[in-house]
Amino acid sequence: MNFKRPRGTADILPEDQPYWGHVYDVARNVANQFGYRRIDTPIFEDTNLFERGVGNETDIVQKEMYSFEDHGGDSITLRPEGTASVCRAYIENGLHNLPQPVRMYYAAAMFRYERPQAGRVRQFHQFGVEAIGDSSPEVDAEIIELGWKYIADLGIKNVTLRINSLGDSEGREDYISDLEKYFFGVADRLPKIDRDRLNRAPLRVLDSKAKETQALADAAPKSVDYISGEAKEHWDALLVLLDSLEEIYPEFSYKVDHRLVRGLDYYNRTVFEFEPADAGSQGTLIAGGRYDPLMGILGGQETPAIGFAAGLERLILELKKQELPVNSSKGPEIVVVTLGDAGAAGAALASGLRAANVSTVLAPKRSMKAQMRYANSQNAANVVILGDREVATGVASVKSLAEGGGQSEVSLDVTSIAEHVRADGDQ
RNA sequence: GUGGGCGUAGUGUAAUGGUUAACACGCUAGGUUGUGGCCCUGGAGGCGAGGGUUCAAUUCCCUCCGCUCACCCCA
Repeated sequence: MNFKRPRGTADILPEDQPYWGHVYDVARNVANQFGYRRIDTPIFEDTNLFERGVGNETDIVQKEMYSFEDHGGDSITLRPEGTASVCRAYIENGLHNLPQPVRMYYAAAMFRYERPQAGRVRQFHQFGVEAIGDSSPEVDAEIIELGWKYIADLGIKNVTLRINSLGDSEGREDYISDLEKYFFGVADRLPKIDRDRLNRAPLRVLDSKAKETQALADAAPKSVDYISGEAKEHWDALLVLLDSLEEIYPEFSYKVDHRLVRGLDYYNRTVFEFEPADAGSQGTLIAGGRYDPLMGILGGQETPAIGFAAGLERLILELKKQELPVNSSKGPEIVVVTLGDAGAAGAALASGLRAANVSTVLAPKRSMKAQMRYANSQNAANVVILGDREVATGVASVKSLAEGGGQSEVSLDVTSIAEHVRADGDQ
C-alpha cells in the first residue's frame, strides 16, 4: 500500500508555485505599503488560547481543532486561525509599549479538521493583518482599503465588499432579543435548520443559505438600528471614509449588508467580507472585523483592534478561474551538455559557473539529443557543449536556445562563459 | 457529523461478461558520424481493495477505502 497525503492536505508542486509566489509577494508588498510589519507565531499553541480567544461555543473549538497532548502532558493545538496568537504575542511581548497602533501581518498555515470541499481544506493558508491599539474608524477604513488593494494588486476582478456593524455589547443584547422575537414570530415559515439555529445562534439565521429564510431575514431588525453612542458615531464616520475610498479607487465599492454576521465570538462593531461576484459556496476571499473585546478576554488590558484574514487557497482558485497570468518560474541560465569523457570537466564547469552566480544545471548523462531535449524542457537560456574536442582545444560551444538563437565559440573558462551569457541575456 | 456524484497508465479520456484493455498528452529510446523545439518510429506504465454471482468479472451485485461536490461551518 502506497502512502497518501492526509485528507484535506495538498502537495504544492513546482508547477503551482508561481501562484503561491504571487499571493505571497503581493501580500508582502501591500503590507509594506501600508506600514504593516511581519510577525510569525508558533504553529501550535496552548489549547486554552483558542478555547478562550476563538470562543468555546464556536464550531472551530467544538469540533475543528487539531488538539493533542504532548509528552509533558500539556494540551497543544495546531492553530485554527491567526488572530488569537497575534494577540497573545502582543500581550506576552509587551507590544503595548510600542507606539500605537501596532500594525502587523502574517502569512502562514492554519489547521481545521473539516470535511474538504471546493475552497476548503484542512491545512490552509492565510494572509492576515492586524492593527492593534487604535479604536478610530480611520483604522477600520485602512484595513478595508488594505484588503481591497491586495485583491486589486493580485489582479482579481469583480469582487464585492459587504460590510455591517454588530455594535457593542450593550446594544447587542437588545438587538438579539428583538431579532429572536422577530424570527420566533415567523418560525413556522423557517426551514427546520433555521429553527435550530434560532435556538443555538440567532444571529446566524440572518446569513442562512435557505431562500425562504433570506426573504424573512431581509425584513428582520437590523443591527445598525440598535447601535448608539460611540459605536454609532464610529459607524457613521466609517461610511464617510469608505465613500472617499470609492473616489480614490475607481473599482472600489461597498454594500452595507444587514445580514452579514461573523462566526467568531470576538467580533464587535465593524465586520466585512470580500467575495467574488460569482462566488461558490465557500467563496469568501477575505473576512475580518473589529475585535475590541479580545485582548481583555485573553487577559491583557483592554485594547481595541481590527484585522482581516485572506484565504490564499481561495485567492489562487480565483486567480485560476479568472485565468490571470502569474510569472512562471524561469529556467536555468545554462545547461551543460557533455560528451565522451568530458563528464568530469562538465561537472567542474557547472560548479564553477554556480560559484560565479550563474544558474547552471548539468544535463543527465545520455545521448546528445537527449541532453539537448532535456535542456529545452528545462527552459534553459543556453547550453554549453563540452566534448573531448572542447576540452582539448579549450574552446566551448555556447548555444542560445532562444528562437533563432545562435551558437558561439567561447574560451573554456568560467569567466568568459559567464560574461558571454550575461551579455546575451542583457540584449 | 449528514447527503449526492465518481474511482480504467503520471494526466485527460474510450471500449468490453471471454485472446496482447484503446487513444491523446507526458516519460523514455531512436530517426547514421557531436546540436533542442516540429515531425516519424519503438519502449515502459493501468482496471482503488476485498467479497459474491458466473465455466469466465475491469465489466453485474455488496462492503470497505479514496476522491469530489454540497450541507453544517468557515478563509
